[in-house]
Amino acid sequence: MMFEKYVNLLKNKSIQITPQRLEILRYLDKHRNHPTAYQIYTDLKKNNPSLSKTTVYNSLEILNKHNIINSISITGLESRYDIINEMHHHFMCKKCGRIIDIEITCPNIKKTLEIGHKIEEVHGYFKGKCKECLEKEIDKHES
Amino acid sequence: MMFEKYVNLLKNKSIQITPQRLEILRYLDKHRNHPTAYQIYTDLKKNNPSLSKTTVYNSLEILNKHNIINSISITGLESRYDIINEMHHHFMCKKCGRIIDIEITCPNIKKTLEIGHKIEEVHGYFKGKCKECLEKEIDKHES
DNA sequence: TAACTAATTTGTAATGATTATAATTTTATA
DNA sequence: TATAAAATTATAATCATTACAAATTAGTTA
Repeated sequence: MMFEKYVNLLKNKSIQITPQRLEILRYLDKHRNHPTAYQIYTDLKKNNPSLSKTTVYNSLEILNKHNIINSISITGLESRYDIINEMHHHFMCKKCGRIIDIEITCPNIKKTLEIGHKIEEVHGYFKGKCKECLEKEIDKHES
Repeated sequence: MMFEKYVNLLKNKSIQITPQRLEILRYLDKHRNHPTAYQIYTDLKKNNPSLSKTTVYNSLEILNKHNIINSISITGLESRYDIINEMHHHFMCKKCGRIIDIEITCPNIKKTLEIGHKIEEVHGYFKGKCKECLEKEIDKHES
């Protein structure tokens, strides 16, 4: 029951169902904060001490290849992961490091198709200072 | 004369002028194929054997911080670099690995400003199969 | 159900990009 | 020219990711 949703996701793409893959999917569904592979690994290891880092990487790769999850490059350091829902963009705060979903779609897709390249993924990200960090700065100046 | 353009770029931002920084800028101006730090390093080392990898990284960082160059995250593996001209997006071919400039601007900037985060950088990238790789595939099927 | 094959998981080691550090050199300034 | 600050260099360390081989698990067939 608990994993039915994720079982179906895998079945639809005829990917073999394993407990590890289901756990990773459930994790990404619950944690929408764009975790790194390492974060997923350490958190899931708590309930499954024999979990291997390699498994996490392998699973993320196969899930990404089948468009069940999204691998996003923003930081330049590591990849972040996202369970796929509607298309959206990301905002990374240079101050606190948070990555925030931005609920807009890209209106450029049509244009880019005309160039002749086949578009399979659309990624957009912004960098700057997030609302919260901006407000903290104002507070400091006022005090 | 040769480096005047780059000297001015640095002067305008009051960044200290060094031969290494000028060479890196000239390299990025000439090579618009989004090279990695390592590519820049090995190519420039040919004419300057004492060049250090750390210098390349340090220079790229300071140039990026002052918005003279752009650091782009697409591959998840490494950062790529771009001398800044007009705003554009990127396309990465999953087959041949090339990163191609896409000459469109992002019409989302206005929208995102309304959310309250301060946008300092706008990045967009697409992934898929490039025109050339697509054509090669067709050729194969026809033969 | 048992036996067999293929796929997955695991643990460890290797790789590759980037960063830290300290000594040396260069540049800017008095 | 002497001095201080900044940049460069070389090396070592770190961190994310990948390669590899052995052990385990899942799927299939008799």
